Amino acid sequence: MGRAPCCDKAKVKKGPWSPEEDATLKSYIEKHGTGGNWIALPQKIGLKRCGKSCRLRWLNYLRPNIKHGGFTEDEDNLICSLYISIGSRWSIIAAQLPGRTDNDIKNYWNTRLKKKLLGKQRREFTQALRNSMDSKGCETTYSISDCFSLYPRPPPLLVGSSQGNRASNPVAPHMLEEFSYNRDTQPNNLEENLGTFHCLNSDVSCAQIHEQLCENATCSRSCPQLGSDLNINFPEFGGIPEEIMYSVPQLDSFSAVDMVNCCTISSSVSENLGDTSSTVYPSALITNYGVCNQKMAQEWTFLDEPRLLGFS
DNA sequence: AAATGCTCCAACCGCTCATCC
DNA sequence: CGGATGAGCGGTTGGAGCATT
Repeated sequence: MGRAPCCDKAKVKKGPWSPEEDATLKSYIEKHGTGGNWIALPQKIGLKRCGKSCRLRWLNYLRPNIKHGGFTEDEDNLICSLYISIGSRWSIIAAQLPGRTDNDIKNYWNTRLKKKLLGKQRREFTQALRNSMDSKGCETTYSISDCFSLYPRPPPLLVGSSQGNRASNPVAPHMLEEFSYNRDTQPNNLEENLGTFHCLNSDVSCAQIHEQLCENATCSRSCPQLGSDLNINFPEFGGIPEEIMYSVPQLDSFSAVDMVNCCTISSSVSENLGDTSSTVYPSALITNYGVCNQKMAQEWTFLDEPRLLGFS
């Protein structure tokens, strides 16, 4: 049994507010305040509205000094940097932007800012890859190091636990939720979306990685035998989905490329990455994070001693 | 001009947290 | 201490208006 509803749904009005309703609510609150009780307020002033609805209307629209639309470049930058550092905690982000409501910022991010930034980074990435294709005379096949060379920044390497001290479930629940959300919103299946990436490192069982993918995702292709290479094909690079994120329990960490920040992000077992919707990258790179660490160790300066993670 | 698709945003819903009794 | 209640938060939805076919 759930909790009792805050109001009688059959008796309250829903939908857009009329100017009369706005005026009634506004004039009452300006004169008397909310009285600390939103639930009782609509009845007190004769509005056929739910208390929660009144509260939302006041906070997001009627309250003084509210700004709507017309976000400045500075505001854009601030929202982006806060989003990257703390995720979708809109109320905290809104607190840093006077006159903006959490709802406004949330809407603005979801409808414009995210697309704007993702589109920009995606274009740059695709162009860089095309340039690389041209120079190599290769049309569809790329190695992990090919792709990583396009993003020559070292990952922050926030690797936490060692092999001997692994948590039983190294994947934080929010990562799985994020993953399933992303998967479900993809119009096509994995195979259609992924590029051609060959697992170059024969020391690693790519089949194991693939098994994890199949376990956590809808995957149309049959799993390769243990010990064989993972080889996912797709015809053109423009097919990279906007948001792909995989968390692979065999790894001690999660890693992806943040297209907004233009860097690799990673997380240890206990760390909360927050929202990762800015991450875009073919899964082979993500799931082979450990491999990449090993391959690139001589070329990058790591913040910590690189370790090959999680494969056994 | 009509049909269809897309974008945007106000508002709703359900959940968690804080407070009160 | 624990249940009831309200406030606050973030995710999601519905629909108006605009763009495209």
